Amino acid sequence: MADHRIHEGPQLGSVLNIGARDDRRLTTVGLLFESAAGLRQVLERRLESNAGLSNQSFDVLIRLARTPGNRLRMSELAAQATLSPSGLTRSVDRLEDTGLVVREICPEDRRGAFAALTVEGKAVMDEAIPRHVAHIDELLQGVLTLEEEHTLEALLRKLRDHLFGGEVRCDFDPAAPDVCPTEQ
Amino acid sequence: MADHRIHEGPQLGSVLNIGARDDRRLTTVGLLFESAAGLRQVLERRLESNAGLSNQSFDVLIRLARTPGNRLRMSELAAQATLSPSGLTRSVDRLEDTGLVVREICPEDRRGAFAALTVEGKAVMDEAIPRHVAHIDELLQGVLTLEEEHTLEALLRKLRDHLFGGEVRCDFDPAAPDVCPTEQ
DNA sequence: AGATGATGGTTGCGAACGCAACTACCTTGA
DNA sequence: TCAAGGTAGTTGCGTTCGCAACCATCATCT
Repeated sequence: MADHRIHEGPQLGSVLNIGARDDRRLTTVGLLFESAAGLRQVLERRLESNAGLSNQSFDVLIRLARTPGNRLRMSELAAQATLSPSGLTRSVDRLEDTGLVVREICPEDRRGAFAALTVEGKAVMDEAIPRHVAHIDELLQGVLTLEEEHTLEALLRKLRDHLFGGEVRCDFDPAAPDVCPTEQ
Repeated sequence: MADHRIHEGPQLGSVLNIGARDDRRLTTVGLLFESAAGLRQVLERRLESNAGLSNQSFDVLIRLARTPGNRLRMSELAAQATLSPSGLTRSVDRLEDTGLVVREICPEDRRGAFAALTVEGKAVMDEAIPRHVAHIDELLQGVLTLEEEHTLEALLRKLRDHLFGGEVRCDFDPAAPDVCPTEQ
């Protein structure tokens, strides 16, 4: 059927014959993936041992913790967590099982549901977030200068906003408006 | 058992009372995750329809395609792809099933194995890489200036190198030495 | 040589995800 | 008011992943 012989050279194949500008972009994308994967890996371990939370659960929880009222529509939460609707359903299922979150029916639209932090969930996050922040702080200590960090943040924000097509996304910037734009 | 009442306010809870510097870092980490997730999502779709490859498979394949001899030790490949040993085993299993890769036993160490690109795999990548690069190019067009792109790349590289503890990692920088440091 | 520990890779298993199909509800328009 | 189409969320199913246990081979030490 297919030719399964092993490809032997040339040592520098045609793969390398692409424009330098494009290649830099490919490199940058690769670096972005690797940085995120590496960071996720490290943070995941610490989160697991500190609060028994996966990175994914923590991401959902912190978005609830940082929303006034500590509740968010399922669809909004899914978008913020970059998760499919079904993925968020299961995630909230798990969080409900552990008692950190409850579902509320939405009065104005009975199809909809809110995910809301329980008092226990709030307590867990009040404990977990400072630890997590301290861990990040420790992890990033001395890597970038303050100015470099700001630059990186600005560039990433520009990139993210472009990728998500200009739709407003809630990030955890305390300088940003307090109300997370659920609609509009 | 646990208290499952829903937490109601205060609207700006203690979660926000952390240092501004730390908070910026939390934001930056969030942006990094979101950018990577968003980028992965977009690229995945195109890769799927163009070459029938998942982002993950493509990542493995491109590292083989860009290594002289088009072969790499399993462990090295796992590290480069930020994948667990078992994860890489399955990935290579799948690629072997589709005929893009074969395993070779390592003569010097009979425990070890190489993953090697087949001629078909090489052909697929020779076709897929330029398309992928073009897609990235199209996606990133006009988002950042050339200087900003270089800055972002440099900052991400610094971050990645720090996260991986100084171990040498192969990235796709054509300005880097041609030989991907498999050992040392 | 033979035992002991380390290393490279694979397998069993459970957890998490996305897609597609589905249900329930809302909205629009005749 | 009723039908038709859209939207919010959930469920079935297949895929992928990491962890821990495992096997085979190498390296070291006696």
